[in-house]
Amino acid sequence: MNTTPLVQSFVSHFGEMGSRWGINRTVGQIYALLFVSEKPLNADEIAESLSFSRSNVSMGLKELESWRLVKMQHYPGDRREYFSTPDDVWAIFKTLAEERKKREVEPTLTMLRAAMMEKPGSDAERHAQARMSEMYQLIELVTTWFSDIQHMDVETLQRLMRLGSQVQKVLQFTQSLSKLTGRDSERE
Amino acid sequence: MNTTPLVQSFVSHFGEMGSRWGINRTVGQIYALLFVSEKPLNADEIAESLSFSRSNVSMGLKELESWRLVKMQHYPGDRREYFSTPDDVWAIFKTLAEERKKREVEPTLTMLRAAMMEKPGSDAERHAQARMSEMYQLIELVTTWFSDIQHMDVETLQRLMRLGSQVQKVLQFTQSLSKLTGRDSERE
DNA sequence: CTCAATTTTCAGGAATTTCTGAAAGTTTGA
DNA sequence: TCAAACTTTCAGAAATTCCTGAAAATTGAG
Repeated sequence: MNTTPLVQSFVSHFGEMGSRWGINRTVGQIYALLFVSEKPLNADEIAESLSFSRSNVSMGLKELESWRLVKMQHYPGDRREYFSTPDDVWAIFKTLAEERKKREVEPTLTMLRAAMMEKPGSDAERHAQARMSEMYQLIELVTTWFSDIQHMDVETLQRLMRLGSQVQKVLQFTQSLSKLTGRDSERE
Repeated sequence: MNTTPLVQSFVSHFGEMGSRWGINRTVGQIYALLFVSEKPLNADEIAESLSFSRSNVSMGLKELESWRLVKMQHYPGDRREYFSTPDDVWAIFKTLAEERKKREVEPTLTMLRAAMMEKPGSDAERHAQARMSEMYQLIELVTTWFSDIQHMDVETLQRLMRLGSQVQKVLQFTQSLSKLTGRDSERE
């Protein structure tokens, strides 16, 4: 497996950024290689391309599978496993967002919920709980909204995003409409 | 500095989650402690509360300052520096999002832009470039939208978020309006 | 300016994470 | 059922990151 300089720099970048993104170098590089590869690759090809040990590749692929970021397939007459990334970048983005939410925010929400159930034993605790509650409400609102948005179809999502902050005007408009009709389009 | 069990568990959680969030245990714990503290703390108080060395606290605070997540202040007649987190959780959220964008996505966008300028030397490179371009466009759209949204005032932002995916209906409605009037509210 | 109070730097030890090779485990065609 | 082809596991080596204490630097009151 010869990687061109272009692919090489893309792969290295993902390796270096890996630590900032909470994955390791190996995993980042494997993902990058698969992402730009024309065809699915097997573990030996990956190991050779990136000069990693076969076992390291195996562990990296397992990690990527746990993130649901790679697809595995077989070719008839070939017992080896071939890996690739989904074609649709929006689908990838959604998967990534879901997994990050699960790993990086859910545990915190759980902890905060538990902390808020405790009876405060002092002024300091009362204050701490109030702060945690603020944090909880913010995270809850943002993540719920995010997953709402994520379930919209890509077309709509793109339209919404391209609209940018102009959505504000639309919002103001519907608000004045709802005042006229007396109905409120917001939840609750 | 005696920390109550409630604060203790909040602080520990931030320490443990630290690695998933791309910060280290120390930094996570210092931030958590400051976040729930009733009043600003100086470095010695933090070091004692968390049983870290004074120098470790100094480094942690420096890191938090580089993220713009802590405020420093002085009290008259006291030369020590006192640290706290901003009160407004929305402001904190915005700062965090900006910094993460700067550290975790900008470098990738730069790399992708550079890669896309290269002349492809083979079919493999042409394919790789096409993939990078898809990635670029997605990240560019999402981050631009995110920073657009971020600049909206908190009131509007909250209203938008509470609306959730119902924004879809509003969008559809304005789209049919723009068809009637022949004007398009989208950019470009 | 002096000096004590405070903060920062940094070399190197401690802890953690990553990576490898060898061995064990699994799968499937014959 | 066997054995070759392939994948996974895992102990420990290698690399990296974190943390500390000592020393240097900075700050500001007197």
